[in-house]
Amino acid sequence: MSAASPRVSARDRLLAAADELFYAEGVHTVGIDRIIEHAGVAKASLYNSFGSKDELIRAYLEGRHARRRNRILTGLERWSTPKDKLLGVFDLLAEQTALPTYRGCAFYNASAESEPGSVAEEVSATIRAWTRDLFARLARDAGARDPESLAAQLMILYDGGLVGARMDGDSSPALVARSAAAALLQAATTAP
Amino acid sequence: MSAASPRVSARDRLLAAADELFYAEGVHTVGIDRIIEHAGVAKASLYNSFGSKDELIRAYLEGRHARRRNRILTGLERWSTPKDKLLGVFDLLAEQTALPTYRGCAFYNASAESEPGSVAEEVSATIRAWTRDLFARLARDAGARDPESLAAQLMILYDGGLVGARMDGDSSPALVARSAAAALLQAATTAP
DNA sequence: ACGATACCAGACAGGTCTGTCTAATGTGCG
DNA sequence: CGCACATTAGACAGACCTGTCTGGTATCGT
Repeated sequence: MSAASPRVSARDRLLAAADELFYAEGVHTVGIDRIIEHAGVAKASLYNSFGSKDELIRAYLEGRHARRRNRILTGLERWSTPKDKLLGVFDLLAEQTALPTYRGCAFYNASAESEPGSVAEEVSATIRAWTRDLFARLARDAGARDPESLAAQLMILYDGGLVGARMDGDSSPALVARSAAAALLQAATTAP
Repeated sequence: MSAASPRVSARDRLLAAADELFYAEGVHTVGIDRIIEHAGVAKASLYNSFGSKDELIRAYLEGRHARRRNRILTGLERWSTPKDKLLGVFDLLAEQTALPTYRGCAFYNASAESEPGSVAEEVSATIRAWTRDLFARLARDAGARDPESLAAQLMILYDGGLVGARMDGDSSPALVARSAAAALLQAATTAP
């Protein structure tokens, strides 16, 4: 086994630095030089590992994607009933947006900075489809009359919470979104 | 009267070009040269009129702010009852997001591209405060039990509609937001 | 007609960006 | 040992960026 050469590979250090800087300051604003300096790595290592800045951005976004997915899936184990799980997504959102490092949705931010057809929009479409499916499944389990329709509404609330927390510099939008989700779930499960 | 010299002033042509290019491609991505070329104007005219790119960005965002405000205020005259006016905001949102040129919220996009404390965040805070007040007023007129609380929820829906339409490349999120707003309004006006 | 003012065209400086390339320096493995 | 390979530091090219400056042109009010 080769375990502890430079303690952690240049690739991983680059990814960690990119994650921190890209998220905090934007994928366009942060240059290659800032990243390799922050990672303590040579420029050639970056191009050996990723090939281009664009591919580093893709790796950064895919890492964010995997972590959000994982955070939600494991976080939801806290709750047992379908209704609590559904609202739990918004509790987890509130936890995220309350972090002092929170700067909005990494995928939307990167999309706003990039041209149409960029890797940012590509990865964004993936995570949005996953989130939509998650909400649809939770809505169905919670007994919604029209799960797809409720999922679409929850998607709006989730996006609104993500964005509002960034723009207002405050995590309360996530809790407002939770209260709205509770009201909509109530309306979608009682008799019309 | 001085009416038709170069038909329209260099300043106005610059503003029109900036509005189009900044919105379509981002304030950071689009350079000065692109703008003056698109406006058919000399570089010196830009710096005479605005002083810096940052001030041009401010003028661009303030123009967007004024137009959105105006579009909503005049658009709401279409409806007469408070409830219809409140939901009308989302109808107008659906009209906007259905435009082929729609590329998301100009203020959020510009904020995502800029550093903290930039003019983008400054102007964004202004329009968000105005929107929140608008919703609070409409919620009060519509007889909501707690207008401020409903306004906060509507704000989430509005943000979610703006963002969702951009990310999905489709205007249906605005209509979903409208349906959610109707449900929340219903819940906020009937007896608890 | 004439001066002021607005405007145009474009060179230029000084900086930053991505990406390539040259060498030298470890570091593991047969 | 000796070979292969990952890594490092940094110069360099070529493009693009903002902002300044010069000089020439047109259009206005008077």
